[in-house]
Amino acid sequence: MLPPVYDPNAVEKERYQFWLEGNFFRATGDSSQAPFTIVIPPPNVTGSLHMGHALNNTVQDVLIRRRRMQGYDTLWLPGCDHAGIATQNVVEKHLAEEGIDSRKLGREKFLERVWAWKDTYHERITGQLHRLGCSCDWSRERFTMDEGCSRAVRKVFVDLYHRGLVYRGDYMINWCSRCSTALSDIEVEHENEASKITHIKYPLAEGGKEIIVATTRPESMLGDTAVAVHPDDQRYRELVGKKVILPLLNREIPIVADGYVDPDFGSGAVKVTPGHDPNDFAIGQRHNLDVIMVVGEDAKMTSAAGPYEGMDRFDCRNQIVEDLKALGLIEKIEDYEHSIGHCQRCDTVVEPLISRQWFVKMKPLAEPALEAVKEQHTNFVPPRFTRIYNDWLENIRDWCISRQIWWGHRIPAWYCKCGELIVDYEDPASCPSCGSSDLQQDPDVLDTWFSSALWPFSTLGWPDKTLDLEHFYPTSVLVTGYDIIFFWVARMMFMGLAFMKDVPFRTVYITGLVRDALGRKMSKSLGNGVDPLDVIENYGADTLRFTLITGQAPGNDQRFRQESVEAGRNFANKIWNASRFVLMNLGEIENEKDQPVQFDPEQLPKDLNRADRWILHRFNETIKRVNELFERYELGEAARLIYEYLWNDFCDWYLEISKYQLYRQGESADIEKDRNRTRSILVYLIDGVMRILHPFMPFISEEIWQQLPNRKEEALIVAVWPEASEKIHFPRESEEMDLLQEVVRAIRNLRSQLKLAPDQKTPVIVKAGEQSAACLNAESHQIRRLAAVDNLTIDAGAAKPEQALTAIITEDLEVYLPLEGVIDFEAERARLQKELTQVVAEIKRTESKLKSAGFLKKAPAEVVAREKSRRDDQEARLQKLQERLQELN
RNA sequence: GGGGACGUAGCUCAGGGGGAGAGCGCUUGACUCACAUUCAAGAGGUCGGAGGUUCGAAACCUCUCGUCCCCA
Repeated sequence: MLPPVYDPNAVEKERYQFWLEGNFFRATGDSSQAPFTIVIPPPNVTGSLHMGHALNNTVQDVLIRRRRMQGYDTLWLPGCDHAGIATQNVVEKHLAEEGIDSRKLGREKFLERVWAWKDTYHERITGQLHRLGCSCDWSRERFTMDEGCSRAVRKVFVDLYHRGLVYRGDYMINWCSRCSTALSDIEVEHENEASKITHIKYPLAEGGKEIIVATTRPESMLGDTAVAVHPDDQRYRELVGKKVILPLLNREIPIVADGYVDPDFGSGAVKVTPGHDPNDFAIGQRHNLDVIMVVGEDAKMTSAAGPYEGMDRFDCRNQIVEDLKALGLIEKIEDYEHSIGHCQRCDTVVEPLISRQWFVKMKPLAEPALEAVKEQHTNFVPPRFTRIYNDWLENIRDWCISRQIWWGHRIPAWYCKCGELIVDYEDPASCPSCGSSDLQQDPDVLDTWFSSALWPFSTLGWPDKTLDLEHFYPTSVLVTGYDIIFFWVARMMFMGLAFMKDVPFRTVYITGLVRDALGRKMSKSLGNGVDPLDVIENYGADTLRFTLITGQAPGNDQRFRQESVEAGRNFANKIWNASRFVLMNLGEIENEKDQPVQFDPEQLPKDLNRADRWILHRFNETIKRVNELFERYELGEAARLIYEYLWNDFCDWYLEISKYQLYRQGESADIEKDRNRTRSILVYLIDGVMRILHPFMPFISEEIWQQLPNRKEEALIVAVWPEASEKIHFPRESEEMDLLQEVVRAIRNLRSQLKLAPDQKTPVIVKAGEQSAACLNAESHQIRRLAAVDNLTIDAGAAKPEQALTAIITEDLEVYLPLEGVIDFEAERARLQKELTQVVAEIKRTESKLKSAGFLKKAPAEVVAREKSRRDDQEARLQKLQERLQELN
């Protein structure tokens, strides 16, 4: 027998093992079966999974598990990302703690350490995905730096090079001096910071006047090669073409006119530092200005900085201001807030500088990617993210892909002393130009995202023409956060289109961030992160999954709160106990023939009672809605719906109702038949709800399902997914049950007014119209049970007793609870008075609608009819309420 | 500067042109033979503000205020 409290720890690990051993996660690759594919957003091997991963992977597993049950050949392809800079950084830090300097260790030895790190964390991540219940096809697991992915990277790089879309050159890039590598534009995070803006006087070479320029980076003046003004600016018109003397270095630099300058900002003149500012670089190119680098890759001033050589860039800034002050060349210094770029991985202030790097030419690649989304070959859920994607691709700049680190895919380019550059699919033995075998491979590696961009096809075997690639590409859905639409989604799109001639996925499902209870981002520095594994240990993976899914609406952030987890835990326990009840009431099952008769909607038993039909109808409606919600990716709504059905309909009503049939004493054939039918239906309903619950809470559902009788399938994970059926569509019984529920609630309400204990049964008189009375009489045994009534009279002509509490449900439905001498008249009056106020408000609302000619004319007939009947009902109630109040006075 | 999201019950959030919803919290009662991780009953909201569209707006549009995010 099942224990009364669900213990996930006793279930989950074994169940996962059961699925693994059953090979249920493996895609067949059978081309006759419709495929459903998801490639995992590969977690970084930097560390362990956080709550965002838990959400992301739960969503994927929910989608995958449903499709698997629907009979698709489902492939959820798992794997990890080598995460170049991030991993290199953590390993370096880790080594530093051991007192080891990575640079001194040397490339080969260092990489050995990183691989060891990778193995450790890869294993940890895999273990976490197991704990979460992810049904990934582990036989197809990949890593961005495995042999196949590396081959794909190389092929793409070389192909793009031959197509002229990969090139090498000296351009302005973002440099992180801490990581000592170039970064792409999106690896720079801009933050607004309080700073100073310094207004400096640049004297004219011809003497006399001076031009004021403003800067937030005074040290950069050492690299100035011009002052720019707007061509239409009257103030400076005559100065254009003249020269100023750059203070401190006393270099003559020209005044140029350029449309980029905003004449309304500051003095209308700007200093131009082509070596350290992208906009200035552009101005420099237009005017053929010299480029002088004054800040080096080590963030120290270069020899071009003259006397300041060797100083740290920020120290130099202060020194320059001091020196200019001494010369009387500071006009003023003001407080100023502006955006400063930081390295995404280490938060160091990024230095824009000119450097020789590898780039991907973006425009020809971006255009098909834009087109594909425009043509809806790929759709975003929710659609608003389409615009974010479009905006980025429309304004895209070339992608700097070389990184000056060791951990990653080495750039397949070799340099010969003769000047030859060799880019090839195979490592060259000698120079094709001069024959020398003294070739140096480019020491740099590729941006991590270069390999991630190939993930949807490199993992399926590309560049080989594999069956998997044929069968599973394009993938069905990509599930990812909005924070990596640029980094990843867009790049997979253009790479997929460039190399597979088709989009990498049909749908992009965007999840929001999981924040802490206060709405803050979870972060290591704040220490406010919640470890998913802790939650799993304490509450179980099903509860974590349910909490994350129900807290979630596509694209929206959610807060992770303890209370929500407890609600999920309680739900799991409810599921457990509902099932426990059913299993406990099946009687002794010693062999097959003791099992309840299999309930089959296609062959309905003739003796289904009202409650049976009602719950089957409710179940059917739930299936229908859940399926609709799945199609719209409204997973949170779908999960909530199942919760409501199971708790409110099944447990609170049907299960209570079923006790009558199950526990009724007697040996008659009818009683026995009734009991058996109820058992069949209970089993059918538990079986069905476990099916629709399974994607969300796979462990508990499988565990319970395995204990059910009448199982046809091998395991719930591969059992057939339910579809709504016309055969169990019973709207009439559904309405009749509403009536019963209203009566029961009304009686309970009256009872609670008297604070009666459940075992204190009371007599009740129900006055009902003919039809309602017939229905209620047929269910009087249930009403008595559910509302603790001992003497129930239901009659169209029933008279209200002298002293009784009254509930008025509709015109022809009233409930009396007769109790001589115990009525608290004051309380009863207050209750009725309150009800009366509500009724009056409702009448007023409907009345005002029904008085409007426009409403009567233009509103749909059924809406008008509904309002009318409401008004009539409420007016009848009003009258009754007034009568009751009259009696009390 | 451009774009976007959010603002609904004390809290956290769903919902969405035609009678305001859930969970938690709160009040009252109950250890009732599945479950006290429970059951029953109840209190609580002019759906941020102002205009507009409509017969009808909490929902759609515009503006506005507040919070947050992305991009430059």
